[in-house]
Amino acid sequence: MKLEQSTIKDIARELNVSSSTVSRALKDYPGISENTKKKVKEMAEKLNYRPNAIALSLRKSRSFTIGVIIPEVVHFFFSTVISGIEEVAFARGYNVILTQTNEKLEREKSSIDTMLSNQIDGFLVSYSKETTDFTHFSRLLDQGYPIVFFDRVPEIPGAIHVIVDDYSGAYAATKHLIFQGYTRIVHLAGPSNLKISQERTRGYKDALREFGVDFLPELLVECTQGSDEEAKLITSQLLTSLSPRPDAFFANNDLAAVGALMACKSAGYAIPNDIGIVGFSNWQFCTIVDPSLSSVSQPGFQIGATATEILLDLIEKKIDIETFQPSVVLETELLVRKSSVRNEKA
Amino acid sequence: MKLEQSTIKDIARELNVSSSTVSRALKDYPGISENTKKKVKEMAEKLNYRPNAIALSLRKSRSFTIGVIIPEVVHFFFSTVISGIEEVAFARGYNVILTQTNEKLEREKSSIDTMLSNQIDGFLVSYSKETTDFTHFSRLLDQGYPIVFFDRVPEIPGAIHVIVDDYSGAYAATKHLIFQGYTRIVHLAGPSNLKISQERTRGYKDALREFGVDFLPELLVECTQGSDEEAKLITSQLLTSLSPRPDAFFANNDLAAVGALMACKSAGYAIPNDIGIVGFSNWQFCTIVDPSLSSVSQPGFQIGATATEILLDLIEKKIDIETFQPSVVLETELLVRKSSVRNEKA
DNA sequence: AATTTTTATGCACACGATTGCGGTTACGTT
DNA sequence: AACGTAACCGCAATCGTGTGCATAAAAATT
Repeated sequence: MKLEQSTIKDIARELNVSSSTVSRALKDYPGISENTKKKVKEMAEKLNYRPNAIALSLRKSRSFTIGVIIPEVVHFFFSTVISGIEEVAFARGYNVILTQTNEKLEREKSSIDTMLSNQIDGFLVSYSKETTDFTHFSRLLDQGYPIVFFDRVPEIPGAIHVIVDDYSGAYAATKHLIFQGYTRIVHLAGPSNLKISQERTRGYKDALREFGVDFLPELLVECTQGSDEEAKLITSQLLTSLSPRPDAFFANNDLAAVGALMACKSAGYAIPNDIGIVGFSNWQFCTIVDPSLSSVSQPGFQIGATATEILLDLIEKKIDIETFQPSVVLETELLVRKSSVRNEKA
Repeated sequence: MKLEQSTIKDIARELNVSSSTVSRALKDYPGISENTKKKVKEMAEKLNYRPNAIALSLRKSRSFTIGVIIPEVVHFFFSTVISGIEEVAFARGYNVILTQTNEKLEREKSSIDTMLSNQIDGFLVSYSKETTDFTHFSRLLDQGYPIVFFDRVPEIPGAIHVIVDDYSGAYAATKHLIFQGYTRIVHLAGPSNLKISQERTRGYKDALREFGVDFLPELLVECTQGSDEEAKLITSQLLTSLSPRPDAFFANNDLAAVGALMACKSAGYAIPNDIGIVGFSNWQFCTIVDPSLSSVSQPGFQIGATATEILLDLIEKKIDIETFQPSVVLETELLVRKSSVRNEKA
């Protein structure tokens, strides 16, 4: 049996005042005597009173809750983003309700539905791989719900984005490999329908062109899954089928980079002297694989934190969606480790 | 400007019926004519009606929301647990509101407060490292709130636990090392105030005793932080200070195991031939470090899923807290990889 | 035709907190 | 003594939904 929470009415009854007085006293409204304020607060303490946020939500049509929709929780990058979201939301007095879509469009839609039912104040979204049509989001925007997209962002009017500079990151990584003397650089790309993948590929191509390395279509391979298994397979195939063999890999994500690394090692090549490798995301394990993996870091925590700040500002009307710049781009940073720096003595 | 959501009243006004009729029609109550049911449902569809879960919560004093309190989100094990929680909650129509304590007691308490304000139906908790006093939890239990603890569980009356068999896992890992011929086995233990650490240490000691290896206090070292840095430092100290040197490490968690692995490698020892290593938790990176790391797997997803099933059963009174077994123990499994299997030719 | 039963719907209140408006004191001023 | 004016507080409505009870209309029974 759940014990009854004490309410404003309970306090009012105990003190023989009206509930409106109690409400005002608790909030230090003017026009309530110090004496009753004191008594009310003491009684609230004594009865262990806790305001009922649900009642407040109903009254104000505000829930002080934001909804987070992401593809999956068990993912270093996304969990880092969640951490940033949670941190800011907590600091500003909001709750976070979380759903993962497991990359399913249906799940994405139904999550939106239940969140709407729960009178959510705004949305933070990174959409699923299945999502190609964005009308369910633009409808929300039309209804006036604040949404901030991060990482995977749709190109629909009025949408606010928080992203990282994928292009520059990929450009820097490729440039670095070229400067290290690698010339046959494979790009293990991500799903081509995601904008982040497109940007990274664009950075790769531009760096090649700019520094006089020919772009070869056979060195651009799409890894749809992005798993280490997939990359391992693809890499070992490339190592045998291409001639001359590739001498570097720039992967769309770190897991794929590690897959490539394992494949190279088991094919007998030395990293970094025979083959250089750079990943993307700077996952935790970059420093513990052998050799340590160079990677382009994306500030996941900061992405989550920034997106949440913007969303809450929108909710609280501290910024105006009409005048606000639609897109915030955070810097990426190339972290050079051992996997891509040739030993001079080699 | 957020557009108004349409309500039951809007439907009622359009059709010139009372809102109670609409309410009943939408829920297929008996005593409403098929004709009006049809008209109401059509109008609901047309107005894009969505029930207001907040109003429902207020009415029923139920929110269909569960609160999850964990130390940190960016953690392979916990994110896996969250995934299991979210999956089951979604399937059974509940929302998940999430907070991380960052191992702070204050944060833990204030999370509970806001969740209580939000009329949460139940709690899923893994408490912070700072928490040594559990009265804030036992008070909740006294008030009748359902709580299911997982991973880190307090010894207070009435608490329901979902844990893994840490003892057997540690026992199996230690036994495995002994059978591989290692005899000076260091245990890098976790914080001794956590029960999971105690159990793992107990398994380690019992296995030693049972298989005739003397327990040496200097081989039992507490790693309070559990980071790879810490373990690296401790390991390299042990390798030089102890004589004869240790020939195996059994770590309380995988990150510490990797720290030990790196320290051993950089001290010039071969893994597994000179030194064997086993970790705990089976994190993602176990298969991508070199050599691959043997580890005791904890079924994180299943822990989250099971804990949630139990919590929801409690909430829905499908099971009775009085008669329910207080503790569910899930199996661990020792996954033997290269880091602990001696090459016979060595 | 009168009565009972069934069917279909509306009224009114509850959930807990907030708030505009109006009412009751107490005190000071002339 | 009469009035004005703060200071303090209560009434009642509101948010959206659910539900016990009453009620009206229609159908069935006598």
